[in-house]
Amino acid sequence: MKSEPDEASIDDLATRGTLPWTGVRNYQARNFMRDVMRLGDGVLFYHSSCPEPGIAGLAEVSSAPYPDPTQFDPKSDYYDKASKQEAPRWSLVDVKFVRKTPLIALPALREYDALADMVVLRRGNRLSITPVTPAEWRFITEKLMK
DNA sequence: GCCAACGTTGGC
DNA sequence: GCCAACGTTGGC
Repeated sequence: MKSEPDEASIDDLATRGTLPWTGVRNYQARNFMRDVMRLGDGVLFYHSSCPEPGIAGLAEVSSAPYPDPTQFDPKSDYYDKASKQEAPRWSLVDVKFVRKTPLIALPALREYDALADMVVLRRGNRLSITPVTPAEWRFITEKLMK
């Protein structure tokens, strides 16, 4: 899951313990949270749009999906006037801090053959939430985060 | 700031 | 339904 550290960094998550993953306004990314993720699923916390993009820590899905409250808040940057209370358009999950890791910077991620097909690394990928295969998860957590 | 690679919008 | 124009993401 990508986050701009200016908005929510791994340190912010460590301080808060849990964060609602607000602000996703892309249907594919929403579908991952709403339809694919399960309570307890592992999360690679990725810092994007910053001086050193890369994986900065581990987290965990800590809620079932529920409507993103910011879509109904006219004062929010994420307000969606077309979304109705009775048919919310945007869902999210809560994400719980697990631990910080040494930063695995984007150029380093690109060097590993085992990660060659990782969705987040694909050319032109802009999705803020992408799936990680079990093999990719094992490779990153076991080999790189000892 | 640039630009590739999308996704969304809206006219038709 | 098509597609051009526009907006966004995100690395560099």
